[in-house]
Amino acid sequence: MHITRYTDYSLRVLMYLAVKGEALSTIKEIADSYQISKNHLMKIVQQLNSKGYVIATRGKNGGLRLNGKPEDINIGVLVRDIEQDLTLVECFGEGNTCVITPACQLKTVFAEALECFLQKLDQYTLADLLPQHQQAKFVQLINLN
Amino acid sequence: MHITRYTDYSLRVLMYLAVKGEALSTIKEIADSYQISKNHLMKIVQQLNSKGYVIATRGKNGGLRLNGKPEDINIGVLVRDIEQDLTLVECFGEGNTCVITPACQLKTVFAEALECFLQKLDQYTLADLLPQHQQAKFVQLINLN
DNA sequence: TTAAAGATGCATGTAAAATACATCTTTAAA
DNA sequence: TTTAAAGATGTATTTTACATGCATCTTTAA
Repeated sequence: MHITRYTDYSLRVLMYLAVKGEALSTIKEIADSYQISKNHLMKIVQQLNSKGYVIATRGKNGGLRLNGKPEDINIGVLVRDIEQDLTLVECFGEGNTCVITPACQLKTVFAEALECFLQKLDQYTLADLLPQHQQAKFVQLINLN
Repeated sequence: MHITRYTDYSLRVLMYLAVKGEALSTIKEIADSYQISKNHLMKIVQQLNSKGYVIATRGKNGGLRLNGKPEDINIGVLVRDIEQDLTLVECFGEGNTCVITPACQLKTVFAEALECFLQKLDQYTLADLLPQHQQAKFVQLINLN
């Protein structure tokens, strides 16, 4: 069971921007800091922008900043929004071929469990991922590499 | 976010055997009923056998039966046991390269959410997946195909 | 002794995800 | 007004986990 890198990287970008505050950060800068693919990050940022999580400014001296305060960005909401495919088991999806589906509670049970998972994430915001007392360390880590 | 077919099929096999009761079922029979790969099922059954969920009898007139009562097979326990890789995000795993891990709460938060997911599954057993009143329907479905 | 069952190891196929590449658009500074 | 630095977008390629196939071995009851 995995979350895609796509969602993982989305969260990392938002954390980066949260620490940066009002200052703009470029995609290249973020990709370099995290040592991950700039190309992949572009797609991610594009989506974060279109969904309103970040504000992207094009052109020279452009860059990214967080849209809103870290305390207002909920992790559960974000994951529901970004993680592309939450079809936990085959019978969740469109192309389900499982013959017993009409007589089986698997779907119900897993749907409940997924909801529990997401509700736990609903209890946290971006601010919780970066406690105040660890922000200095965070800055160190992203500058060192 | 997905559970592997491996785990999905494991659950289906156990449900099949639960309905069959004391009678033995062969892998071929189960694969045919569900219209899934017999080869893949063999691997799955082998693991279910080695982990003690089923009892496999080799040789002529052999087959499979459930080891224990459906009420005693817990879904959460099973998923923890069978689902190969519960590293939800990169920082859960061995080869983690995320530079901010030491200053980041992501791991903690997702670990909590995963635990909620599994604890919800802990509330159900194999018997709950197949309510008594749907067993007749179940039998119909696996024989029709 | 033979046929029907599961066990095992290795090879291959497949689809989703990740990444790369190329080109376009926007914008501020020189 | 041109140029360079930024993001936007679409297509192609690579990678990887997962699923499946195939061949051979072992067990066991008829």
